[in-house]
Amino acid sequence: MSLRHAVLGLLSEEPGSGWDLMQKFDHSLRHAWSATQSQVYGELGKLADAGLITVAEEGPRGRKVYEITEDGRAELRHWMIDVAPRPRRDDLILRVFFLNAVSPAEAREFLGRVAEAATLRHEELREVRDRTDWSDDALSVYGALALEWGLRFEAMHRDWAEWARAKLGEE
Amino acid sequence: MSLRHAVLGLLSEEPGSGWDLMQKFDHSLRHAWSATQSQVYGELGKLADAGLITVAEEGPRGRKVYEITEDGRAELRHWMIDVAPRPRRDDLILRVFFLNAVSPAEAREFLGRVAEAATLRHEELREVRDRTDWSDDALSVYGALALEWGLRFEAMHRDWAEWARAKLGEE
DNA sequence: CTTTTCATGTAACAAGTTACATGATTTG
DNA sequence: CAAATCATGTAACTTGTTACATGAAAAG
Repeated sequence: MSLRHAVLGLLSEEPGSGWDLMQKFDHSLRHAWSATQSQVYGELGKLADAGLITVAEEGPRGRKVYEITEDGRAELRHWMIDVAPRPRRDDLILRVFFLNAVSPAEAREFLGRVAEAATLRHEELREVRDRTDWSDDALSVYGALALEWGLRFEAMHRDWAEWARAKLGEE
Repeated sequence: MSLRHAVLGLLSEEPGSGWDLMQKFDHSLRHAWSATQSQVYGELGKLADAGLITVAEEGPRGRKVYEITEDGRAELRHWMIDVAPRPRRDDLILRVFFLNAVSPAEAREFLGRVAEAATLRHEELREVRDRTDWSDDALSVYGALALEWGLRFEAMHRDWAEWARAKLGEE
């Protein structure tokens, strides 16, 4: 149940509306967790029913600003510390396993596209890093750790794909 | 719809029963895609209805050995080449984003456990590599690429977690 | 006054999890 | 003959996706 905790996590940093949260899912959280609008609004309703968040303020256009409660913070902490991470799923690496289903030339092309995509995402993240004001509040400290993870991940991805393509080329 | 393609991919290598596939999901495919028993049997039924696989042989205990059809191979190829990979979800990196929800000491402990887990998985994969007969059939070639990806991923993960813990320690 | 942005919600469906239920065959 | 392994399936539930539906407020 990670969507629930992603929402709690975002609201633990600052209160916000469903729309505000969607911006964050589409931007800062994009590489870690995706969510659809209908999922977010649905979860906000359930979270409010469960008392983990409350409506702190109502604004124009029916805007409802949600705020995390003490119970919500407790639940977030519990998830952070006690809950085992779920098994990762990666359909890209699944495709690599089954690369013998396509021709060697197509396999090399596939790996080329993987390398390209990783390079692109890497540059994207580097730009984010360069554009961001890394003052030393808590959010920036941990945000920087997450960003660095992304940078290393994409670099590793790119290097692996290039290595793999070269390896296939040898034969 | 990646489970469907994971099943097709496995059957493209060799025919097998639901039970055989479950072994593969639990062992060789474990780091790329997980599936439950009920999901696999359900998908086998749907795939057979759609004509992408057929029952090639029935054995003892109601065992049904499925085989991929030409339509199935076409569908697998299509997915390999034309379908965009889905956005990755990683609840571990999600936790990193929200690390300010726990104390600095707990955050360091969390990163320590991440490093430990990555080290363990890395050793596990190294053992797999050392135990395996890497003769040069297609399966081994691509299996080796996937394994190398896992090795690099876990190493990166471990190094990042150690770096991050050290970084927090400074302050 | 028109377009863009902000803002929420529902319905129908597909994918994934957990728990239950059953039983044949092989191995020790 | 008891235990482990092989083997399939269903039911209830949760999570995630896609598409639709609506409209207020701000910006140009």
